[in-house]
Formats: sequence, structure tokens, C-alpha cells
Amino acid sequence: MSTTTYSVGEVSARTGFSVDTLRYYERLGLIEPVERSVGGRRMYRDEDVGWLDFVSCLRDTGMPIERMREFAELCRDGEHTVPERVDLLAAHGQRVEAEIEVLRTKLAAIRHKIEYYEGVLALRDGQGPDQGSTGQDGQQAGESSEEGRRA
Amino acid sequence: MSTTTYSVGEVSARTGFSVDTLRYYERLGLIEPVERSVGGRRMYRDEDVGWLDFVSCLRDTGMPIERMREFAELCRDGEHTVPERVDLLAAHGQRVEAEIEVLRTKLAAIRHKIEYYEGVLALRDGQGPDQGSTGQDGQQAGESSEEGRRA
DNA sequence: GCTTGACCTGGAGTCCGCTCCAGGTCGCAG
DNA sequence: CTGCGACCTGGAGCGGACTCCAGGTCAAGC
Repeated sequence: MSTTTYSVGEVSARTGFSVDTLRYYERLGLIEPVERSVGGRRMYRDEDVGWLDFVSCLRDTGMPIERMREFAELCRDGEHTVPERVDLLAAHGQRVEAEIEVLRTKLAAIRHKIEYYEGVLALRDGQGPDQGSTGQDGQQAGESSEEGRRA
Repeated sequence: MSTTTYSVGEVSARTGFSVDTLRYYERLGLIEPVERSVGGRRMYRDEDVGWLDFVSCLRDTGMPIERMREFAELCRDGEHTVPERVDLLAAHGQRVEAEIEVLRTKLAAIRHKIEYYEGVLALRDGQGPDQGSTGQDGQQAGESSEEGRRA
């Protein structure tokens, strides 16, 4: 069983992190110091890649680097930190859920606006073409009559 | 019908934008120059607040300021820009949907990890308390055997 | 009239998360 | 042995989105 390893470039391709970011994360202690070849080059193992995949979950869900670092530290500190890790992840999970909810709500408002615009277009195309290019549509005025208050 | 107006502080409280941010957005042309009192103070009207509510939808769904500015400009340029506005918003909507999808997927992976940890805890509490604090749990090693590859 | 707090301006400063750079090494192909 | 491309380091630079500051004005209450 030859323990295959990957260069930083390969890992970059696999994980989507840029080469610079991989080195940056390592400096920050977000990744354990990666094994090196004789010539000093990084040799990532499968576990490293697995960890990076998880880090990408954290990052892509908006966890700040500092908190990821804390989490990494907990992982390094041994199994007795598992409860804390759960707390940290669960708290993050809640934030992500809340974030998703915000996105859904606000996206709905955006879609609503699109529909309003499409209504405007349908109306315009249906009856008389282009009635005065500069109507009472000054940024907020025009459509606010339709949507006004309500985030 | 007295057209009520709001001070920058009131609008800040209502919209959630900080006072500084409100002024900043106005400077950038993201909001039309707001009406002023004799003494030079901003007096926001309901339409302004409505527009800000919509801006918060764009911002909170991650639209960069520059694109918001473009959108604001289209709104100012008159009704003939409605198709472009729709395009801009629709494109943004797609990105937001994609983003939500990413969040869901990655959140699922995080939950999976939490469950794994809870399994570890249940196991540990069930049979023999704390078996060696510094096991083979060096950051990625331990749990990678469980989750390994797969973002 | 005086105090106090909210407001004004232009510009500088901050924080985050990378990203780029210079100057040097490694190692494989030809 | 010579390229050449991928890699190394420490540190500087960048883009985005605010946030803060100094120094001044305004307006309502006492």
C-alpha cells in the first residue's frame, strides 16, 4: 500500500482552493503543517485532502477564518474536545440556516420585483409603444407605488 | 396629506443600514441625493425608504455594490431600461439560487459531521470513560477515516 | 443664551480574505 | 548540462464594504 501523496498544485485542482490559499491556510494553522519531500515540497495525503474538503464546507458556508482556526485547534487537541466541536458546528449550522432563510425571503422579494417589471412590459407592449421615456420612474418613485414599504 | 419625512437616524433604525452606510451609499450614487431641510439635513421620504428596503434585498443576497449602482442607474434612466433591469435581477436571482444550493449541500455535510461526533460521544459514554485523551485523532486523521473524500 | 445630542463633510483607517511579488530551489525532459 | 515549469519563503499589496474621525453646524429644551 503506497501512501499516495499530492503536490500543492494537485490539491489546489482537487479542492478548489488556490495554491496561495492552501499555503496561507497552513501558515494560519488552519491546516496542520503538511509533510514535505526531501526537497522541501508539500506532499498532501488523502487525510489532508479530506480535511480540506471539510474546511471548504465551513468556508463556503461563511465561517470566518478565525473560527475555522479554533475548530482546527479543537481537532488537534484530542478527542475530549468533541463536545466543543459539536457546539461550534451546531452554532454555525444555525447561522447557516438563518442565512438560507434570509436568502429565500429576500430572493422572493426580488422575484416579486421582476414580476412587477414583466407586468409593466406586458402592459407597455400591449397598448401603445413607449409612452414618454422619462416618466415618473425616477429610481424609487415609479415602482414604489407598487411595492413601497416591506423589505 | 403631510408628506412625512425621516431623519437619517430614523431611516437607519428602520432599514438596518448604519447611518454611515446610508451616507456612503448616497455618495456612491446608490441612492438618489436625498432631499434636505433648510439646515442641510437629510429628509427621507417613504419612497426613499422603500428603495432602501429593496437595496437591502440586493445587498443581503450578496450583490456587489457596483452592480447595485448599475441597477440604480438603470432605474434613474427611465422606463426603457426595464428589460435590462429584469435581466440584471434575473441573473442575480440565479446566482442566489445557486448560492442557496451550495449552502444546503455544505450544511448537510456539516450536519453529517455533527452526527458522526455524536456517535463518537454516545459510544464513548456507553463503554468505558475516556480512553486516552490523545488518541489518533490528530485533526484530520481520526474522522477522515469516516468521512474522507467527498466535499 | 447655553447645553446637548443628532447631524453635516471629506477623507483616512480598518478588517477580511486572499493574491501577488521577488528572488531563489527542485527535478524531470531532452 | 540546460531548460523549464512547478515549487519554496516572507512580506507587500489589493478590493470590497464599511467605519471612524476631526472639526463644524443645527435645533430643541431649560
